[in-house]
Amino acid sequence: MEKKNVKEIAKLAGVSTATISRVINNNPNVKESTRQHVLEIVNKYGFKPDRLAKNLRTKKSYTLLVLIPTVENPYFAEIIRGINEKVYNTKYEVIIGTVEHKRNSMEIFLDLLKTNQIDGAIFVSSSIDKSQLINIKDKKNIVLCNEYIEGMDISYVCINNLLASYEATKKLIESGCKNLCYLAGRKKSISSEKRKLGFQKCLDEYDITSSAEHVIYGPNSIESGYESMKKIHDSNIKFDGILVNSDLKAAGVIQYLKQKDFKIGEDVKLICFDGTFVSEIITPKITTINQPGYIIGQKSLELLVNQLEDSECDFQSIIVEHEIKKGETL
Amino acid sequence: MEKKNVKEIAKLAGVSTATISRVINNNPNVKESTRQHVLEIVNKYGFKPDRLAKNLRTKKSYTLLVLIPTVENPYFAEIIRGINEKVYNTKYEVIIGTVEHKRNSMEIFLDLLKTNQIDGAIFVSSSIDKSQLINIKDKKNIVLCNEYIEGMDISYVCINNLLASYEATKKLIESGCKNLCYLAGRKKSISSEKRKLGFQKCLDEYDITSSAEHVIYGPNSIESGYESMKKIHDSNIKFDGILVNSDLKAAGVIQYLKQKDFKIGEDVKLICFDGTFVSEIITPKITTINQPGYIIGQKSLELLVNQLEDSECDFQSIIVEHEIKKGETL
DNA sequence: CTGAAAGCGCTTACAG
DNA sequence: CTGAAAGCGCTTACAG
Repeated sequence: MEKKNVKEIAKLAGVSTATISRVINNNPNVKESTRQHVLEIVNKYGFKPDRLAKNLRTKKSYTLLVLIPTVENPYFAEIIRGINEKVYNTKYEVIIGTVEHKRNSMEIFLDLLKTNQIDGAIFVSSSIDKSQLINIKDKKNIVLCNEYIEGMDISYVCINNLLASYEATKKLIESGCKNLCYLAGRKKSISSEKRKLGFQKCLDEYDITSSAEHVIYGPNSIESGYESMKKIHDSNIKFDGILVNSDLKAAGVIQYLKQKDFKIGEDVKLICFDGTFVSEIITPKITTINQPGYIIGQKSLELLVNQLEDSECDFQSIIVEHEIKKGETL
Repeated sequence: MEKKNVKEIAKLAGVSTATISRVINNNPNVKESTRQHVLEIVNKYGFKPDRLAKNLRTKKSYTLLVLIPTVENPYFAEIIRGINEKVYNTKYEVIIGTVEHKRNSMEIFLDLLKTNQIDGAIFVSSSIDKSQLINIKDKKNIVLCNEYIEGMDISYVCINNLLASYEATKKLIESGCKNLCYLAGRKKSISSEKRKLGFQKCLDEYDITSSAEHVIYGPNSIESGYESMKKIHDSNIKFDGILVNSDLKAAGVIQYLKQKDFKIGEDVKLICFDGTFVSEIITPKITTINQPGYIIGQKSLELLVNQLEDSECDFQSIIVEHEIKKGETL
């Protein structure tokens, strides 16, 4: 059966294309009997209006972009689950983009926006370039997720990174750690920097001096965790407490420590961010700062849709609760 | 700066919209000096043609859908990496869709296709309904990945599941296992069924009888692995060798076995499919049948693009090499 | 309540 | 080599 367009359906139903369009878009100004008749034909031929034409005409795509750094990290899976769950009740559709192998995330977004392919975007843990963001007049079509830029009119959803990091560091210190390290994310990540501040604040309060070497930057991968730990160890830096920026990275750290026969949880205590299944399947189970990705995803989507639908809607920053999930590494 | 359209750019450049279009689309029939001039204006205003209008006009969207069951399983990340890598050199763009929370995968695809939003799709490990597929006249715009349907004109890329499973089972038997179980995927999954056949074929050859209870179906999740293992144990089924349909599921199996103090690798040997980082970070490291997701992704994309571009191109089935990666569970 | 007609922003035969 | 004009498939004021 060939694909039909409005014109053909209109002819088949013996009405104008305007009427078909009205019925399809639930315009109330249609006689009930006409509506029924049209619906019959529409269903009979399985007619679906061409989205391209529709979007072109209405200047809305009802498509949102979710940009994640990589699909490799299960933490993003939780966020996407939350987003998918909520988007289901809206008129919008979501497409997922990954930044790996591509040019700058901001460019992808701007291109898609310029060419009218999307109405808005959620940037998940994306290292946003502040300078690029400034050029966008209206930031109502963006929501940042896990990241934020202060002093700018832009909405975001995340945990209180500074506090979470402070609390975790405190736990390490109170359980006896004296030599602490923080395995940070990339330097550009504002969340990671906030966590560094919380870490340092706590060290200051307890009068523990940490030299610059105790913070090591790197991507949130297993390999990077392994390498960072090796680097610390090879440099003969003393350590008995480690704060790690992600589950995945912590997995690499544990790999290294086990290989070198450290007694994890005793000689070395460890706590990390995220709280995905990775922290649970590893032996020993990792004590982790759970970020409720599912909720973060849901809230991000709600926020974005509200901003797109309601021009009065103001920028919001939503802080969701984190929680320390006890494992065997602390 | 307001968004400009061809008409405005044409006026600015002092040429017709046709010429702008020709320059943008690299049509050779443009005087070099005109081209240069137009390009200058185009770049000056950062003009990008509206994709909706372009696609509507050309009846091509140059967008491909990659449908995965869930973003939770890192194995799919590898496939997506492969796809992304290859798509970069083509005119196409890829959007990722997940089936969780949604109606039937086939419907999503058909809808997007009907409404001209995509040109084709790669179904990754999707449980395709054969009956629905039959209704599609031309299956050139589909490539199956990890799954396949036999006796139908449709391309696919996967490992030799029967053989891989046979080999793994053989390894279990040759290392002394006498009571074997297979923790299968969903019943609808043809790959999983092929693996079952390989498993059974091997048991037959070694004259080991396996009753129906030794194959347990369930989704590829940690929870399902844990529950299946518990079920087997609770039923007092004897087992000393387990073949598992995925890394993630094996993680759950190991969780259960450790909890019950089995000596994994000794009392119980285990081998699973996939070969993601999950099999490496778990203690003990899992012996796994590595499926080269990255390559599978690359090949799938190449195949799909070839089929879309070249109407002469015939259906193909590509079998990629698997490899058993030794861990500590066998 | 309904239809004729314009127009969204492109591309592409067609004519020159 | 270039432009005027048609048309992709919709939706939506406008008129009745």
